[in-house]
Amino acid sequence: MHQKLTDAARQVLEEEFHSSPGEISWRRPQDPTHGDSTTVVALQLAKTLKKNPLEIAEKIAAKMRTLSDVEKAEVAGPGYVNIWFHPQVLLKELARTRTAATAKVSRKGPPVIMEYSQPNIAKPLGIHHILSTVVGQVLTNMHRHQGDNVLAWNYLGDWGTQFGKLAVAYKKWGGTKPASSLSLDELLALYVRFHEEAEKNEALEDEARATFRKLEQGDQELRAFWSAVVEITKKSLNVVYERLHVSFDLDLGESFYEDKMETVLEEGKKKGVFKEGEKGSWIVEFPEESNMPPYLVQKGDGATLYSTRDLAQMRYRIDTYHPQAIYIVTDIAQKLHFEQLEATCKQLGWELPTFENILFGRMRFADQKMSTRKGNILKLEEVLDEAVRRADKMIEEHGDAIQTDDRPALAEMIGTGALVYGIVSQNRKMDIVFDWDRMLSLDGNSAPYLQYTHARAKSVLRKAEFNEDDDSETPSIDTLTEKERLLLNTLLQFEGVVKDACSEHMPHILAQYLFELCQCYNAFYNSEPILKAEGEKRLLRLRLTSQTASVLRVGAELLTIRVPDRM
RNA sequence: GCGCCCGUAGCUCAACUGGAUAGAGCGCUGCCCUCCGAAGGCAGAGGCUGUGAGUUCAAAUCUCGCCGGGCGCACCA
Repeated sequence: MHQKLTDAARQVLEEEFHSSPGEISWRRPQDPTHGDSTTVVALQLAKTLKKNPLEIAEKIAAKMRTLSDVEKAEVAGPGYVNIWFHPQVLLKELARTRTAATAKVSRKGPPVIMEYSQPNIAKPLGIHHILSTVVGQVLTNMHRHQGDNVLAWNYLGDWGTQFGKLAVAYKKWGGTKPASSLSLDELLALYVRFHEEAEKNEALEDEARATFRKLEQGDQELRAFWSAVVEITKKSLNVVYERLHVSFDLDLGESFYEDKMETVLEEGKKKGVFKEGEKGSWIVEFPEESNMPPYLVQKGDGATLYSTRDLAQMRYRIDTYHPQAIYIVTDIAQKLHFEQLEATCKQLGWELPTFENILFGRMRFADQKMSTRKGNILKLEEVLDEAVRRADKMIEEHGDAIQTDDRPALAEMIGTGALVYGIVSQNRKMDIVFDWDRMLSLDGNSAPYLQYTHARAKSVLRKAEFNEDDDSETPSIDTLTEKERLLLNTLLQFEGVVKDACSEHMPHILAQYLFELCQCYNAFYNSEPILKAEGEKRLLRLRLTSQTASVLRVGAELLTIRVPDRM
């Protein structure tokens, strides 16, 4: 649609001004009365051409008026060129949105590895895990929607001294219950008790370290305990993941790299990239101008640490999957670590695929920080339950107006949706202070608004007995009302919005868009009769309604949110 | 001390990457269901975009300096 405009504009600029600009970009004006599309190219070129921007703009606009697609072209303000398309052109373009919202793309090419969630074994998911988990899943969904072959990877924290602590606590205070029958809550209680006791008895820490060493050396009894705990945790994690519509292709955790670190350490030392630091440790140093402190890759006692594992993991991922990209979704506190990791890989001479640490802000409570060790963890599952409770209460308040025949399912959909929407609708880099009412908002710019609008559109379509799969005939319309035009233009943006949200790894771009779409639709709905319209007008309005519904459904699903047909 | 992120309406957040009068939601005021779902819509009040300079035809956006908040800076991950 815009290619013709660009070509024509380019032609004018060459003929009249002997100029060939690199790129001519069209954008949607924020004020709908400024047309369907606008460009600032005249303003940008005015200086180099030493011409009045209005003169350039007028020449371009004059050319635009000669194009058959263009209904109207105006020059406005200091030199904007505003374009109105013929309704038929806009309507034909709607096919693209339809494709973007319905097409099943085939996924091919080297994989994109998306690492997210990263829970610790033996601990329930806390509310703070929702950030990495949901953002990662949304990015996975969006990349898949764009045709990428994504490998969704849950990197489990399933190894380390913390495990020795748990084993010690189980032995001392675990009672007679077999490990495999313990609940996650019981495991957490043991972990918390360990830290309480350790404050009085420092020897416990040593015992924990020694116990972990025994596990590493292959102690059978400990190994069995470890396996049992891993299983308990995974089972319990999956319950929450399912509620969030989150799933992974792989969950290879830290333990998986135990036997893969030695070769990396050897390589680094041999290449002189790893240098001896204090107390027999091994470090990587970076050039002064990089402003990065040294990176510890092996402890003084010879033990490895997370940096060692991440190096081994990088090597493994590259060798095994030959990915085109590796994305790791973590909170901002880990930024330096991943910068050092990347720089170290480069020093080692490794060829890296596209690598990005996708950062999000920190979540905290108004009064205190979250600490699993002290047990003051707010479990994600508890928050989900509370969200569902609130949703159910709201359903209750609507009384007879409720149309669903499965109230618990609806409450689940609305409650989880509300929590998730709160996360994905804001810029991921922002810190979040946890607040029940804010996190679980059910009114205004929130999940139920999307869900309601979808249900409302579906209701209209049902009453019209409209066949949504039939798009054979384009309504022959030559005028659009203001509301129709605005809704149509908004629908046309879907494809580009998903692309932007995906390439910038910003879910809130999509969430914001869906919210705006709902506003447009509801405004349209309130001022234009649909079922009572006649002939081509009715077809047009039903088509717009149908497209709105499918964009909302697909868009919400990309955000891991489900929308009902009735509510 | 050094480095990174953030600062926009009373509150929570947007602003298409430098473009037109900075927009939404919540809260506040007032309207709209004998028309398709009022979980909705319409209208109103509310801003020196933390602050001072600079670059530009054009700055919330880019540069530099301050102020406030968060985070990181070798044996946790």
